[in-house]
Amino acid sequence: MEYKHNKIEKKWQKIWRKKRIYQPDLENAEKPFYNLMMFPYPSAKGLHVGNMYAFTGSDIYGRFKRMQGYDVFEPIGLDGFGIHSENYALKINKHPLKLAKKTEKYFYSQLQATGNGYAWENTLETYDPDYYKWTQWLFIQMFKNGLAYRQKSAVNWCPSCKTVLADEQVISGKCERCGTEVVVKELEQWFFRITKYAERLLNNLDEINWSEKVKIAQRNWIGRSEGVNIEYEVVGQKEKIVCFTTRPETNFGATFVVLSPFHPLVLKITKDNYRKQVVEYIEGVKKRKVSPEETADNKEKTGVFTGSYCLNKLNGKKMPIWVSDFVLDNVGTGAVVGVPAHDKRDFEFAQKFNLEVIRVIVSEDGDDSAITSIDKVYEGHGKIINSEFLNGLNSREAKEKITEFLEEREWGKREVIYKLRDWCISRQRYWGPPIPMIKCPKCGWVPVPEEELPVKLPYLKDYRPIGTGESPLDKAEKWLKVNCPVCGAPARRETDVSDTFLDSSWYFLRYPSIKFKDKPFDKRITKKWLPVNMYIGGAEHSVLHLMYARFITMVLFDLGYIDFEEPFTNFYAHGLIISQGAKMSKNKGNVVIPDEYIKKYGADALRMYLMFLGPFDQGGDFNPTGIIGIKRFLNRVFRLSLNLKVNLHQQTTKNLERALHRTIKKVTEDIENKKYNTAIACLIEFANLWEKEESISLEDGKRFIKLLAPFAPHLSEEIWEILGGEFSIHQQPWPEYDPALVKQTEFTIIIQINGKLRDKLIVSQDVSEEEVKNMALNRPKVKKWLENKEIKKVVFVPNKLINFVV
RNA sequence: GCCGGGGUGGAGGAAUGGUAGACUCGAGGGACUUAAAAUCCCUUGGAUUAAUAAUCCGUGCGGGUUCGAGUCCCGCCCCCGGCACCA
Repeated sequence: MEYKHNKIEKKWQKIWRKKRIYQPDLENAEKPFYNLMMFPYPSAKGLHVGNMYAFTGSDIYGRFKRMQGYDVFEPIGLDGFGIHSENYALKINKHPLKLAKKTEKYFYSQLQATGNGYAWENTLETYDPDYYKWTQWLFIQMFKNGLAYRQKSAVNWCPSCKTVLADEQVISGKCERCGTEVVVKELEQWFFRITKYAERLLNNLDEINWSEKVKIAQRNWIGRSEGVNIEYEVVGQKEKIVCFTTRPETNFGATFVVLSPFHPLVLKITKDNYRKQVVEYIEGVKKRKVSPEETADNKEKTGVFTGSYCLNKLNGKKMPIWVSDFVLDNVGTGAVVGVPAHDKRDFEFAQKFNLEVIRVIVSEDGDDSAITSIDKVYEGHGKIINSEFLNGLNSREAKEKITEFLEEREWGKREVIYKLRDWCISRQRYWGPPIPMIKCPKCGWVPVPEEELPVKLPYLKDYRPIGTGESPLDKAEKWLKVNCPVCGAPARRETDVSDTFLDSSWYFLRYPSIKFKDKPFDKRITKKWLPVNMYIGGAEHSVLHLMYARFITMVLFDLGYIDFEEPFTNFYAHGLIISQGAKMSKNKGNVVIPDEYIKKYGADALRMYLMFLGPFDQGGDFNPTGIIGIKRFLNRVFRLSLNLKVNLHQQTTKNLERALHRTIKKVTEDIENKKYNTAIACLIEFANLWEKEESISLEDGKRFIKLLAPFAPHLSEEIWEILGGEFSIHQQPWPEYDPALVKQTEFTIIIQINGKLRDKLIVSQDVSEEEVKNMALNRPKVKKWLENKEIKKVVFVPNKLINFVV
């Protein structure tokens, strides 16, 4: 018999919502548990099974916590602003505002249909003025506290999206959104000073319970390195060039200095007869695209000599000063000292331009011969040679010694640098919150007074990006003309909008405080519910969203708005569902939407099937053939429950009772560890045994249904009702197991001979080694194998195995 | 190149250093049925074999540690994800 999933699921979704069982009392909850799923940026095509996979995994955890007695708050919303949505609007030629409304409706109805236990009264959308009012407020706080600044800089520009991209949005030289090659463009932009928080963002990682994988990704992104800024005098001039190096101990092997083409001293120190070539080289670099091939290792080095030399005071050596684009303007000091023997890039450069190579480190192999090819370049540590007072030292000790030496003479200074760059906030697009700033010809940049927020995004019929570096809002003449809030003079609004990542950097603070219209978040409510207890989301956000959210949280802490520095106590990265071996994308046409499967098999079956696919942190390839297995299981449970209802006076067999308690233990532990696939396997195993043993008591039957509840919320609620349980199963206490019943009473002892399985024994608990040995030696199979052999050793593991070594 | 994560039957996947392949799909066979669907039962890593007897081989490859290795160590190969001239 099959249960009618469509009917049952709709019925309970309606009742749950009406009875508000997933709506915690935000003011008075006693055991608050904030269970948060990263909110989606909706594609207009709606939710695909990849989204549903992630949401289901989060929902199971939330339901489990609820049954464990927590007041679980599980909100949902839409990250609807941004290039993603806007590009789609452009493509189908529909205004993003209208599109958003449509998307919103569809998305929420899909989410409803999955049966997740969301707090539907606390939804938010980033394009809602009620929300972005506070995103703008946040910007103003940043500005007021010196954390937002404007700067002209070479930025990543996507010629197709016609906007600036953050470093994080450039993937191997291509635009994250559309895959177009990114070019460099000089524009004046708003930046957030995230680099000021680099050290804290790094150190705090030790305090939070995130997977090591994500922490490592963040550490690498922050990219802290310790080194020395060494000052080199330019021979015959008063200029000094400062080079940052993490390997000062190799400085006796330095043979040249290279400046970035954008280094401020380039033209100053260039000799007249070299000027023409240097200028030409720099112009050439400016025009070039940042294509993936060129940024990669295999790119051939280019460069030009300036005619000048630096003095290495350590050994009095004159080092030629070159200019090359392999030295990046924004790393370290924009100038590098070349040690070709111990740096592959330096070696390539030296080789190309015939510069001297001096070995100063010998590796463990003891080879101290000259370095003549790229594969002889040694970048590791070892014994120092050719370096006067450093000779014989290990390079690690030498680094400390030379650093002190340089500092004493004021030739150099310890320095820590980071890979992390300030966060470029400006986007020359339409579909985002207008940056709430006004430019006054007299007062300069002035924030919009907070009481005038939100600065509403005007309705623009033509919202297409212009591509000149100006935002489409530049055309909203009426809107952009304002009077300066300070002096009253005619002024102009900032016409750029802010980055989508700003919208999502603080949304978790808004959810519990959604009803407050006069503040971004209520202090008391925030204290009660935050930081987020369990945050589940995609690993692809390891360095983007998660870093920004941490940064904004730290800033709000520093400004006294909140009393915690880290927004997410636990973060768990779920895996990715792929389809036909590839990431789901519209281009590939392999996007699977859940609707048809929900219709055919039910949300419960699809939920469980997705979770059964494999470990939650690993994702998997969606192949719908297996879903039938879960459907069969659910039907079986339904059937067994109806039988139980007909005959309520059954007794649980001893065998089944033990299995039940083992199942409770296993499922409890597995959900806690998000090992949903094995939890489900265990539930199936139990149902199979139940069917075999036939007899179970009502109480035990109900216990089992509770275990099923987080996975199949609708069916378990239906069965719960049939079995006379009190509404709702999702508010019942999670079952406990009896440790005595979990304990095994019979053990299979493996008999091994030389580690190979030869026979098995079934014994009761804690049989002594002597007894097991005697039993084993009496087995015919064992006798056969031990014939004419001398037992040299016996390994005995109680309740597990005995191994005879012969 | 660097940093993560992987590699186990026909497929998805299980296995605190101790019976490799739980559970599910698929496949084969059977029961029920006029028939089909649904359901249930049996078989299902490979080889030798009449055999559900027995033995051998099997967790990407090559070594090692151990009474015992899918699991630990060393050296490789391949796949996926992220970063990428970061000094």
